Amino acid sequence: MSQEKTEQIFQAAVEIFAQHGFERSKMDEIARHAGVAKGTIYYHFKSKEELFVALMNNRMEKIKEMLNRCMSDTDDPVKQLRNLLEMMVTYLVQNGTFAKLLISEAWGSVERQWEFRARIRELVDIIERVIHRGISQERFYPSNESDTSFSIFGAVSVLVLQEVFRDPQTQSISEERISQMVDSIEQMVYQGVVISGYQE
Amino acid sequence: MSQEKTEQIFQAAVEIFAQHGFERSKMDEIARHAGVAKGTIYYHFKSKEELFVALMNNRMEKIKEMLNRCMSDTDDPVKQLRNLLEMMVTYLVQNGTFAKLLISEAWGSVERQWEFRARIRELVDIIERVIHRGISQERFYPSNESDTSFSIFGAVSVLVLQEVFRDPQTQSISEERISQMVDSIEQMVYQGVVISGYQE
Amino acid sequence: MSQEKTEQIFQAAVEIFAQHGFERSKMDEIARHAGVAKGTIYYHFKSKEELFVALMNNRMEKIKEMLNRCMSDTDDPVKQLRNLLEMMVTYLVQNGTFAKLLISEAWGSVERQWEFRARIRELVDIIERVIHRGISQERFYPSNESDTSFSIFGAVSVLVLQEVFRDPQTQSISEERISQMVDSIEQMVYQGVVISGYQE
Amino acid sequence: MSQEKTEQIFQAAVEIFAQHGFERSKMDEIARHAGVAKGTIYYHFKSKEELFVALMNNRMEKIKEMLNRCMSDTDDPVKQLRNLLEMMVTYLVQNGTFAKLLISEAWGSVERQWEFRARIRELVDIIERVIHRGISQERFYPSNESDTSFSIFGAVSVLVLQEVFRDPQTQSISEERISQMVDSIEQMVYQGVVISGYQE
DNA sequence: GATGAATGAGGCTTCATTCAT
DNA sequence: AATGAATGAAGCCTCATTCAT
Repeated sequence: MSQEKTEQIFQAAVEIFAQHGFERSKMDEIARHAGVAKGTIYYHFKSKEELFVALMNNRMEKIKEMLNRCMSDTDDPVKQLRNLLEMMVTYLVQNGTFAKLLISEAWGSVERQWEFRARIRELVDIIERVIHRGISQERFYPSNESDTSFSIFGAVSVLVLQEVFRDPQTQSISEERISQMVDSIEQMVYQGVVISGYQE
Repeated sequence: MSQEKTEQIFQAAVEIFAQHGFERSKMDEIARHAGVAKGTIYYHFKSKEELFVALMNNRMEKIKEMLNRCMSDTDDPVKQLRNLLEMMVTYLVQNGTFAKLLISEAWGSVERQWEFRARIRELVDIIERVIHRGISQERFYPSNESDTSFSIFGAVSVLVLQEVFRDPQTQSISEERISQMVDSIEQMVYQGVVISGYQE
Repeated sequence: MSQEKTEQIFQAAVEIFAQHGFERSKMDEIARHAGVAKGTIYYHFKSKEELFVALMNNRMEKIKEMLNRCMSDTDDPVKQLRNLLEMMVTYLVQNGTFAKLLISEAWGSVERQWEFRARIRELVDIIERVIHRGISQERFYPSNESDTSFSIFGAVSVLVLQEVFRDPQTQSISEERISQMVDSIEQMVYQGVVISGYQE
Repeated sequence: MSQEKTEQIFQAAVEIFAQHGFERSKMDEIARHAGVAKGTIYYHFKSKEELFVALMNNRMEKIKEMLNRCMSDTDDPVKQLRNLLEMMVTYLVQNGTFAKLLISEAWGSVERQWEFRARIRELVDIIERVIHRGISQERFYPSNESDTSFSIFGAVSVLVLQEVFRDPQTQSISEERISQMVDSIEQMVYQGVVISGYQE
């Protein structure tokens, strides 16, 4: 059935694309990895570019659903932000290969970066909505909501990627380490680093 | 004189590499941009790869010097961190082209990523040293120093890159906008986003 | 079918390589000569070098078979040597293009010469075995078998190549001329040039 | 003085050319080997081609003189042939690098081969003249003089080259081994390999 | 006379894409 | 639906040659 082959190809593609980046990834290698003939990829996707875009669309839906779902438990922005941070870290760790792809191509060649920045913007928007409500409800300090959201996104993604790709072999990051990273981020995002009394 | 040509080539190279990424950048275009013949590049650098590496080495020295210098004014970690944040934002804005290159290749193809992650680590180390002293002097909350440093680096770099490449034409970001970004970051890093009383 | 294209390419390759030598032969020209696209060669052979090596292997088998076969008629070393000389001259004349390639590259650039010398050694070995048996059976004068074999090989190959490439157009050497060359070689190899009585 | 530089360049050139063949030899390497700047070669020779031709002319004179000189001792063709064989083997061993160049280029690319074959022809002519007089004086068996001369030349050159380049390091071939090779060749050329009584 | 930085035409190789089966 | 042999445009790199000093 067609659906199967397509998913086979997607799975091979994320790995290869994430490993080498778009340009260095070869259709030959993706085909071999997927266990199909090169022609088969072209039967399902018009071009390398289109395969890539379809792949991103497919994977993006999942992460957005997941992030939105994790906020439905509660209406408290503080808790929602905490959930969000936890979920992002967890997702990025578990799908490091896709995460890396997302980030690297976003700052990659000008030809594809708009598409990716738009996608990243979608994720940041989810954060921003929480921040916005937090400020409205006077639970968060007033601030430039957009800047803050990007900063949080940056902090999370760079920290996690750094960890995920610290060692090429180690794909396994312990639950414990994940908690630790969430804590580090939370501490900074929630209370900052500077001990208040001393400020100024 | 040789030094001149080399710098000409470097300047052309940062732009082209940052615009298209390593793979899509063509030696032809770099040569044209630099106003030299293609062979001239190969007279000075053994390969595209080597040009790239030499370029990164050359540009990294400058930013490291700059960051180290901006901390020599004072011994107060709080002030040093502030200086660092200001300087990083300013530098990244002014050299967005190099900054983007650094970030994008760090998460790019495995072939070059180790080199780049090592370089990013050097920058993060500068932050980490300040954090470390801040904690030792009980000016900063105790925390995982390394994680915090990476988070700060991530927050700054993603925020700035997002701004710099928001619009391909606009290379000019106002002084005012820079201050605003520094403030956003500082606010988050110094006091966090959550109003303390409400926490938990 | 794949076998066909490969043989097409081989045939074009012997000619072009023999005409210009390895270095001056252009893949473009080989492709054009073979009536295939340049990429097709690279689909079947990893590189120019590999095409060359594969070609030599392919052609060497044929000549070795032929030489071995021509000795199976008889056990008389004198007759075997005569057959060998005849066959070598005939083969070299008919496949002058390959013969030339073999000889020229054997003394060509160090990079490939070992491979070729090893191949020539295989041919010389066939001669040497006959010489050896001839001496054992007291039909040939005792001598340094290896030296003698190389000398015979040198005499045959240089004489024939000289004839084949005397005139670039004339690819046709008459049966008669072939006999004559075989006779010249045989006379020298069998009885020497000096009239015995006069010797010293 | 100009003469010095020219000879320096010649010496570097024979080595490099003999090692890699004409095509793979780089002017850069010749210059470095000669201890002069690349431009200097072009000051003395119009092109790589011209350097090559000049080099061959220069070295050919020496060998022809030598061969002609070694026959002036005696009028006996048998002795002259013996001298010739000895001298050729000795020369080829001592100037293996030039010898190899001569042979390899003679069967090399069609572009230069005519020039080289003409040169080889000059050497063979020296042999042929001896053969001719030997036959006239009824000291040698009547035969195709030209074929016999080429065969002798082929036997000598292939045997010696094989020996010289048997091992890349060993440039030193003992006096003894030289005598042995001369003997092997002489035996074959003078009396042949087949014991007369048995012939047919 | 001598130098070596600069040049650019030319060659090898890669790889996305096509298409006949 | 699937295949994989064939294609050729495009890019990296080499290296003989030039020329200003």
